[in-house]
Amino acid sequence: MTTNIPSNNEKPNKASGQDRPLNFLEQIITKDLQEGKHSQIVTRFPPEPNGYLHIGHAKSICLNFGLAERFGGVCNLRFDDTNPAKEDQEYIDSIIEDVKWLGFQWGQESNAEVKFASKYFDQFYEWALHLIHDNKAYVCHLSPDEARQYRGTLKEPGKNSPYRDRSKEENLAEFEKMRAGEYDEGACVLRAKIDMAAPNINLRDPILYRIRKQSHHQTGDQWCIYPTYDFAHGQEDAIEGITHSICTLEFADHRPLYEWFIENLPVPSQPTQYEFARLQLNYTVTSKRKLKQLVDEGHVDGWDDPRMPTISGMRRRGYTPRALRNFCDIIGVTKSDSQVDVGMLEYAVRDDLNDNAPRAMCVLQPLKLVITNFDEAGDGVESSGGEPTLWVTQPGHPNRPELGERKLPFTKEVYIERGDFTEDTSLSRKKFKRLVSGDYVRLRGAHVIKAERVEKDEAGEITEVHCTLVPNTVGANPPEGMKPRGVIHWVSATQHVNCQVRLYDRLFNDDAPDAGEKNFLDFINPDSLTIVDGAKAELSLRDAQLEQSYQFEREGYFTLDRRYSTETLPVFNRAIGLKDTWANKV
RNA sequence: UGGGGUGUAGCCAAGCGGUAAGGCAGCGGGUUUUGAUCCCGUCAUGCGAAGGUUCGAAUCCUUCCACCCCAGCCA
Repeated sequence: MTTNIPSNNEKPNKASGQDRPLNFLEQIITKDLQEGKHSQIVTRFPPEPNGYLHIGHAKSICLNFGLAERFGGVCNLRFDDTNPAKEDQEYIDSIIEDVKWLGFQWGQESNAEVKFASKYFDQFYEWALHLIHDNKAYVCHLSPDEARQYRGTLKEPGKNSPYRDRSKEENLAEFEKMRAGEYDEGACVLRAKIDMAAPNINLRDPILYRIRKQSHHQTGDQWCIYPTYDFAHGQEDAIEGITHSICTLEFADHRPLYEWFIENLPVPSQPTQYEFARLQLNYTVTSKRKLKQLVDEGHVDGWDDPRMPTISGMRRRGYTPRALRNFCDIIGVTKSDSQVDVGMLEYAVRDDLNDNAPRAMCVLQPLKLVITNFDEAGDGVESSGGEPTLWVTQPGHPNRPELGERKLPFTKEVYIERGDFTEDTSLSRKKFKRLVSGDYVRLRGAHVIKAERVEKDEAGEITEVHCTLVPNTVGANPPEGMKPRGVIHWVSATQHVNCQVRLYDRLFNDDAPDAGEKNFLDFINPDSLTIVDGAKAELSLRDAQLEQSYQFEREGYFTLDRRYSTETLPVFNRAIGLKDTWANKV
């Protein structure tokens, strides 16, 4: 009678990506493999540990790990931790957790270690010396302000730094002083000597090392100079034997620099950089700064608030790794800026949950229904527990018999959804397929019933609906003339689980909350969270497990909240409602 | 004429000189003890625009237009 299913009892991933056309990166890799450029591909997912991962990172993770999986290669998880000022161990832990949860494995073996850019700091330092020896790098004492002026503008060339032509010996000595901590932050930097007139600003003597007198989460106080992204990234890739270094579009301008280092340094391999368009979702904000603001200012409950587009938030909400991976697969990978409709994400979640979530019944807004002729319920009625109960059977899943069955206690008094009853007899059968005074409806899995009369309180609100059941209609159609309007869900008024239900809606009610001059906070949806107390769930939900989703029939997909659930009061988060085509027509 | 990138349906996205795949959304219908799922059908004489090459162009050439990214000692 339990509805729990083992985690390996899932329908196979629909969108495994095997029968769709190859994206441009897959085409490149296929060619590289065919031509023998590489015998095995190596990719990497290189987050900076300065925030929580979100849906956009999921796309990158699925891309990099997915490519390795598909082509029999390897993908590293590498922290690009070159800026101690912004990073923290907390983020490293959460990132590792998120990647694991998505179901990916880094490295060659199952126990492979996570990589860190900071592990290569000694090597980077050696390579910096190498460039100085080759007269391709120099220590520059221009202030940040002066450096900006020397750099020129987008349309005008820059001019050479006065420190550009120092001798090799002087540069070596100055760089040593930088490393030894003899200069303050900002006093000087090590720069590559490339071309101050280059139309690509990244080539105008870019900075290789800057001074940061901060202790680093991995290397402690070992260094006070840290390599920049540009000087570190390609070399990290080369050290790890990365074959295809995949990053987002805004780094395309850095590629010539990436290649310059690879060509001018004795690196152990020759990685190539490719760029793809980062994910943009409408009705969603994915800038780390803005997500942090939502958390810090208390607009949400934390990084894992179920309304957040963070991986941990979506996880808590009840989205599954399969849904996220399928989503990443169906949106594709290209170089064109695009804004994906969140509807696609919601589709991926529904699609997965429909296949895999066991069914259950839960009444959110209870209305008591008294079955006056319950004694005619049939032969199976038991009274062992003191109360006459008919145990009816329902499948765990309508299309997947292997998911077993549930037994539900059907009793004289049950709860139905307040919205599933009306006294308005003028509503046609087509317009209202629920319970109407004097008409018939089926209680899912149980009898067809007829609403006979209602009881109301002083305020005129309906407190009870009295009805009669049609005998012998469990698993059978009623006699002629008693055709039910529809099927509604119910829960025994005496044998159920009290719970709280949290309904979520989009966090923003504007499709581009942070576009242009807009302030995204102005578009926070005031109805993004609705807390429903006093919901009544079927008995089997007493055993609900974390990370297990259930379909509350006719309502949507729900999962236990890891934060607010207690021993006595489970809290269910609605991941997403059922598709409701009817709502569009009324 | 700074440099780089991108334009195929409401939203994604195939297409790689041979006559516009697929998915999401929508619309119409069928099945259904979930207004769900599932199934069937429908949805670009048109590929940012204009010229040109060709028997044939979304694909090649020319010009133009629009949008995105770059002037952190962030990544």
